Amino acid sequence: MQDILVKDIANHLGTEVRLKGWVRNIRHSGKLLFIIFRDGSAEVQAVAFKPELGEEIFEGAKRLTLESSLIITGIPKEHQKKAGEYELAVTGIQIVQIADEYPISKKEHGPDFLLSNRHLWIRSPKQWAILRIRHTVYFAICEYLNDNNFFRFDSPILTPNACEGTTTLFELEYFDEGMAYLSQSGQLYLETGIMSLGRVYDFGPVFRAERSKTRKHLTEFWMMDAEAAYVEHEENMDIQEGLIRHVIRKVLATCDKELDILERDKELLKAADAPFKRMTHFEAIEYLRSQGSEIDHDSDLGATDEVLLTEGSAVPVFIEKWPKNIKAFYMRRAPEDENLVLGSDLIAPEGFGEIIGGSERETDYEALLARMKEEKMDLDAYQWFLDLRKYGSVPHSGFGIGLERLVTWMSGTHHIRETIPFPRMIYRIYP
RNA sequence: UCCGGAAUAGCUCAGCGGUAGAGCGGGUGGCUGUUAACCACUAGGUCGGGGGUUCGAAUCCCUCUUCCGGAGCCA
Repeated sequence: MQDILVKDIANHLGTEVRLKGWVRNIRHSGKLLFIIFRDGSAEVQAVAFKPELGEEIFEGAKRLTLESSLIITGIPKEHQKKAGEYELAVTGIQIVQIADEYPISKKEHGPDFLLSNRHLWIRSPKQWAILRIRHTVYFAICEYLNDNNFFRFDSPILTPNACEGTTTLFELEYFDEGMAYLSQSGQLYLETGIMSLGRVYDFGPVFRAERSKTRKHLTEFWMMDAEAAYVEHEENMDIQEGLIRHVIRKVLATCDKELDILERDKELLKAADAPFKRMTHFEAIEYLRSQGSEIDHDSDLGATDEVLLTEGSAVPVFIEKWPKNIKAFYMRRAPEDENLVLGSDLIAPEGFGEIIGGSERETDYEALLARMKEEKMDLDAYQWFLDLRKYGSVPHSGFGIGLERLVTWMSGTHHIRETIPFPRMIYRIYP
């Protein structure tokens, strides 16, 4: 007998097969018993009829509890009540383990309880769907970059110094070398990679010790940083746009069922796959002020500003050319105004907020040095970074995507904590 | 860190000064097509901790703890 996955059940109608998985739900009414069976790939209703199955197997099956593990044999056939779906006529059941009373019931639960039971919660249909979309988004990003001549270049997670600022780092003792820090971005290391490989990206966990407490923040999240030699500001945004649109198309093409489970509005995703809007920070502030905001031209955008800027827009919006004093030291000054830098933030529609931060980088040694002095950075610690501007400096640009932010948008999830298997937040380190 | 809110059965919640409740989940029984199945019975509580007011506190007051939502910071 052939072992198959539930997702392939339509290819085996009428022939006995074997499936290995778990009980999602079980119902019985005298001589008839229904098991909602899942195996990771999909779910199917298995139907057991006592007169056909025999007393012993049937009574054994009635002992099954929620999330019990079992190996089931049966004959796939069309669902008697739902057109276009399939069910399994059970011929045999091998119980692997009878599960204890399962903590996650079929009714509603609060977030604290679910997060404390995250190791079990991930089995629930919506979490299953989100994790599969995460997988799809992750590989879609890599696929686009690989197809556009980027090479994977993993930056270190343990670092001797801050990338930007020093207030947001987790620190630890590093043997006899003093303090080391968990990386909050691989970007500076990535800039070294382009001089070797031309275009590079990293993808891994980064850490921010900020005491953030919102639905958009995690203390540990996965970031993809990309960096490309001889790419300037405009092309940098073109690459970002191409990448995001590739991800949208990939998710729509391969995660149809997952999006249905999550009740995600697919039309909104389809509409976002069109040319992105671009506006300067100056234009954004002017617009916000015209809408009644009292924000001034030297300010960063707040959460409500981001929502306002994308309201009514089907596509993401780039905000570019920022005042230099509210952006990072390494961004290149705009040629037309030395108080502006060639940075861009990409804001997702539907209120999902910033998903990418990017910029063209400063290439001039003296200009970079001056900015680092202004920021009172430890120049000795960054000599390697300054060296890049001495040995074959070229125009270059890069950007960073927060994987979970992108998954939150794609899946239409309310809170970012559901888009990573084990979220790390200010008040949450278990499980 | 700041501003709000919450804590009552395993879970989700109601009760808001006068004998501790419901639904789900658990247990027992019933049912040949169930869809968060249904029906009957049943077990299950230091009302977050401490202090106070009161004849009487889950309920009012103070305090602590924990968590949730939002802001700032950012992806």
